[in-house]
Amino acid sequence: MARDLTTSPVDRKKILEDNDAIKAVYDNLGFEGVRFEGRFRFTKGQVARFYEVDVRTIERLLENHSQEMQNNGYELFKGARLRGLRLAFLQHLEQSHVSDIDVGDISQIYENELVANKAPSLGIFTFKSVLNIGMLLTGSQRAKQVRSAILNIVIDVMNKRLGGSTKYINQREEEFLPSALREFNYRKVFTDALDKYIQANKFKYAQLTDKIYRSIFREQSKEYRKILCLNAKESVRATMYSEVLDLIASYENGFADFLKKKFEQNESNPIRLSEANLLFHEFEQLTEQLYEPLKEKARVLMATRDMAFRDALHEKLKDYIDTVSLDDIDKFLGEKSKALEERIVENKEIFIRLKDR
DNA sequence: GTTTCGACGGAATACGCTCT
DNA sequence: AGAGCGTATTCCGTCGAAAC
Repeated sequence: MARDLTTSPVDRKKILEDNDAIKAVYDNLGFEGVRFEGRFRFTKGQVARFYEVDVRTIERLLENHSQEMQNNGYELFKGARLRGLRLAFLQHLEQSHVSDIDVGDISQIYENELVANKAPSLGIFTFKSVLNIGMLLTGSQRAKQVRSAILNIVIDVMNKRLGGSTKYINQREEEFLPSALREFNYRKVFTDALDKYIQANKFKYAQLTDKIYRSIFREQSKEYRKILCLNAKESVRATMYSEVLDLIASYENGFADFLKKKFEQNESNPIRLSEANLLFHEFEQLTEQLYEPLKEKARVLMATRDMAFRDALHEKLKDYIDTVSLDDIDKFLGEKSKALEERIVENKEIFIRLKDR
């Protein structure tokens, strides 16, 4: 089941504890609070208006998640502390009168909430707790926007922390190495089949490989290179996600077997490349229903991840772009994500076994 | 059927006015 | 000046309505 910020306390906590990310979100969101005791503060009313929900809705979230809210800085202000806060709001208001164009709007908010009223106590949010509310509101359109902004910024911050280059971010996932190894083996089966059953032709590998790519994600290797800015020496497959590699392996293995059968039916005469191309279409149609769900999944993952992590747009897959999932953020940027070198060290025994074969 | 939302109203509290 | 009272306002529990 897909994880969701509105239902996962652990994920909310993880994001809210990332201070760099929170700061970046604050700079981007344009929801300004007033500094008091070193933190930005917001009244409950401001928060409700910001998310375009009823104050009571906010209050219910406060009831149901009181511990979480308090941990993130929500407090009930009263007495001297409330007076101090009022003063800070007032000062902020005066300052913004000098510089801000949109004064009417702002002053209205402060007059209603704090300056003119005599509230004995006020529920006051910090920026973290404001975001926390945003992560919990399920109905509010605004909250959805905020969640997606949060995720984008979190991705950005984590990316920078990893050093910026996302070309091989696909390799940081736990599944990449096993998938790459599997695919490597099936690639061998595939090229062996092309060697054995198709007449000699120096284009045969490239042409049929491109056909597989086109069938799965609609791009030829040349286009793919261009989108990911790969130079001639860089391997296309080294940049592919495990799900895509698995699918390629299935195609390679399946088509190798298909070729073999056709070859045998043909009384073991080598097949011409042009014929092999036609055979691929036949294979594609035969397996279409079988692969469709997997292709759909691979396209969504590839388009979505490349957009989020690599800033790369696959024009032909743009209808497949979705919002990147929390699981993906974890896989590629989280604690479990690792550079390939570390994975290889961890999986040393596998390589030793491979070598022995 | 369950979850989410919003209205209502009582309890609590601080401010300001008046009276002593 | 200080006590006492009324007023304004928020907090929060409850309940019914709406949305999913």
